[in-house]
Amino acid sequence: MSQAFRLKQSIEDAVIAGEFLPGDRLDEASLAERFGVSRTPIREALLQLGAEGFIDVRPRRGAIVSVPSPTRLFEMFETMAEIESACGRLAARRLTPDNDAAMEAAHRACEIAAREGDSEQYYADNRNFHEAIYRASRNSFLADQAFALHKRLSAYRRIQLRARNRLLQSLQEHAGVLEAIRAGDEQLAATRLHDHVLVQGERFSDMVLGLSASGRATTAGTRSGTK
Amino acid sequence: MSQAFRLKQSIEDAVIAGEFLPGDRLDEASLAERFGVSRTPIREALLQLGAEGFIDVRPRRGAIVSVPSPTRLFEMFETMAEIESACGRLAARRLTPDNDAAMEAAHRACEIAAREGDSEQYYADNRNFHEAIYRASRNSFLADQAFALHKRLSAYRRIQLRARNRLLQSLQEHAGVLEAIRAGDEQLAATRLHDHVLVQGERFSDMVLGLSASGRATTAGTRSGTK
DNA sequence: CATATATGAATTGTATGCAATATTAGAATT
DNA sequence: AATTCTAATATTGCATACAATTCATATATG
Repeated sequence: MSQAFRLKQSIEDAVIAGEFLPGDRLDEASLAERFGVSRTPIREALLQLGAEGFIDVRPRRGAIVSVPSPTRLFEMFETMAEIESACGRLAARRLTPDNDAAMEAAHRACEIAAREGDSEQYYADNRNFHEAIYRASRNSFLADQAFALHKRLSAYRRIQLRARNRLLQSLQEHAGVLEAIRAGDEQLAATRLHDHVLVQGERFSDMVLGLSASGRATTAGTRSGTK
Repeated sequence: MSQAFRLKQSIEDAVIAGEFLPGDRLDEASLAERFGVSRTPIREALLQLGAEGFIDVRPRRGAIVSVPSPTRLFEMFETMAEIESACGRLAARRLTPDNDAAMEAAHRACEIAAREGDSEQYYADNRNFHEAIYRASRNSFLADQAFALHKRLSAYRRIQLRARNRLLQSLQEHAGVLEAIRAGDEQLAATRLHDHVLVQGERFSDMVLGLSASGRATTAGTRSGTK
């Protein structure tokens, strides 16, 4: 496969891993040197990431890691909540044994991680659980949208799972979601997933606001919207 | 602004206008000649459109206008239905006089176009109506997602509005949606919008299937999935 | 006649160079 | 000292050149 696609993945990974923080510049020359290629494929990768909303590419002014305002971030979580609840609704309607088993397995893994208080592991297993629900919607397009948004929010979700009791609460919410999907109760599945996702957004927004209010504001959150 | 961004818009417009049909190749050389630029900004525009899912960019094999399979198309409409109903639900919850007025104006315009049987005009006004609902959700991120998907589906929606009675039915459905939003009935608004959008998808899928069955199959719809 | 293979043409992928614009630092003026 | 203007510097945008791969055509082979 072409370099530009590999680079796109590498840069995205670096951003997700937190190597580049929101607000950091992604200048073409240094990325080109880092990966040992010319600016051309770097540019192409950056433009693609920009089109996906992952980073902010401002004409003639270079690319930076997006810095969503608290408002924007809340909007993103709210949208995630709506999309996830749609997945849950469809999953409840269309559940197959395969998808059921996949969700069950992911849930079990979450359970173990939560019991051990391993938030890093829970973060990974939680992702699998949610992805299992996306797939269970049996609408691959919707699932793709959900994946994409989940990735964009991962940086913010991770911070949020640090608290141990949040881990256990999250697990309980998962159980409730699973129950509703299995019962074929579309409405309940949708509501529970919606709340499960949105509570994260609310908590995170509060946290960001709290931070900037207490004076320990980072560059994130203090700037105006991304547009 | 840079050329690549203008070109991205131009190419997108050309696709939406139906100048390039699903399956058509978008080769860099001829586009470069057409717009009087080198291949570089064309490539950049195509890659961005590819990242947005608007076209299909296959490494080393060039770009083509996406050819969603009937299944994929149905999934896209179903996703659109879910996103629109989310917009409607939020709009019902948060409606402001400004947004109400905007929806009302767009609805009136649709009414005139429908009375005159001008499907081309209705197509444009219909778009405004739906966009007014997206904005009324007061979640700009969700609205952006809705805009983007609406654009991707526009080629398929247009064909569908040709039938005159469908115009009038669409208008009536709009009225019902508006009523529910104004009443603040989130559930009803969501359901009505969902059905309004999904019926288009179902009709279109039927049409595509009918076409390919009757032997008058175009390139669209007969190929396997986009991936 | 159908299939496989090889050769040439066309197309995409990357590197490099230069032009255009933005950013920064410094000098001049108030 | 602060502000505005100017010049130097750095960075992005685009064009061109070449390399790598795919696609098309024709030829050979069973």
